[in-house]
Amino acid sequence: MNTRDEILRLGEELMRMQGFNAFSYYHLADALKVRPTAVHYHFPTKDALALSIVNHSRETFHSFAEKAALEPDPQKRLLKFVQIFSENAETGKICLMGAAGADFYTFSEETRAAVQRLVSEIIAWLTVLMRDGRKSGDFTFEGTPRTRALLIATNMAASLHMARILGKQEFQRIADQLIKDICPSRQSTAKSNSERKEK
Amino acid sequence: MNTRDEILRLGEELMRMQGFNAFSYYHLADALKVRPTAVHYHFPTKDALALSIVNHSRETFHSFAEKAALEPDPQKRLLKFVQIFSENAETGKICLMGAAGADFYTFSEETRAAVQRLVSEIIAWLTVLMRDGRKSGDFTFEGTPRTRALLIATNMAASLHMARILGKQEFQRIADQLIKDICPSRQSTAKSNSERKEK
DNA sequence: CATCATACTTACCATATAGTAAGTAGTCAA
DNA sequence: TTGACTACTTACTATATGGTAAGTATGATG
Repeated sequence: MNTRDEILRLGEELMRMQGFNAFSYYHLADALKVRPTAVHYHFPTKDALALSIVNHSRETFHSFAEKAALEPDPQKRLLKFVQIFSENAETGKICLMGAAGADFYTFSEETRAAVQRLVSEIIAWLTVLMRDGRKSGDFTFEGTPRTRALLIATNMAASLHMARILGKQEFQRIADQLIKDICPSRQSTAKSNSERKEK
Repeated sequence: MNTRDEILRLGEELMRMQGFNAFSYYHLADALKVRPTAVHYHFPTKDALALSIVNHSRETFHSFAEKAALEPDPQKRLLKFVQIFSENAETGKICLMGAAGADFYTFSEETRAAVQRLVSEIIAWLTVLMRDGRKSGDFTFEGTPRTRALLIATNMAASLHMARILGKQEFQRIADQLIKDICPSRQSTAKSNSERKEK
């Protein structure tokens, strides 16, 4: 892996672990055993780095969407989406929506626009999933597919904050109930039985 | 208002607008027309300031809970809770759960514990509301009251990110549908008719 | 072999930042 | 009126930070 890719990878990790304004060029350089100016060579300004991180995240999501499109079952497609967040809950990372949303007003207009594009793409993908799932009878919900997509996205994004603050187990509680709410056939998911411990 | 209170007020605002690591003692001091050391006088370290901001937020929530307890109608109590977030969506502020959740790993153990207490208190309050509302027949939902509380809290927290990124109107969409989902009697809320514009 | 681009490096800089030490003006109580 | 306390101030420091300018090693290309 080349330095540029490593900077992007570590930059995204730090952004989602500590926040974009909590790390510096020195932190990146030190961890990657290069001089801070090597980071400037690839990303002249810090905002240019933010923009690249966001756009890299968009590409990652596009790859996910492409792979997920091979899965015809809407319920399984939703589970794949939830699985991404589940992995982040384990590591303590929040998603880029949550991280970039918090740092939003410290970004340039260009970077904000990229964040907007990323989130729009995620909501659009979920909206199609909700529409498909309702049509096929896999999902049952009130309101428009897009509104349901917004509800699921907000549940997922903030559940990572909850996992950090209250403990990892809270993620599965949220994810399980969210899936049950829109999947009438499911009384429980394979992954978890945490709700049986609840009163 | 004295300097200490002003620092707390502005500190919380900056924390929720830009993130805790995006402002400095100088920023606070400059805005309040004092020297940065005056801020150090009241809050020796930046983490001490973070701790005070979080605990001040807890007190604010306790005041809200006290006032809300006078309202016997669970639906109206929920609307009062949602109203707090609605006001923040207007100004572009995110809630302290969202802000402190993003900056969580840059805080001391003591400050993290305070954040945990704040979020626990909010979830506990919502849990009681869900339990009461279900008992009285005002709310209908699947799963435990606490899990439903987590779902509502995550919807509200991240809807403020969505309001920033995609536009203020997204908040009302989320809030309206969330209320409809658990209030079987309501087909629409008094405050909004945004869903009529949806397809 | 020359030369050109890539991916760095050293050297440097202005400013920002968190934090400390010591001094001072005003209030208040014995 | 003296002394203590509060709420600041000035003066200062070490380090961090984002960013620039100029030089260099390496490898590919004509």
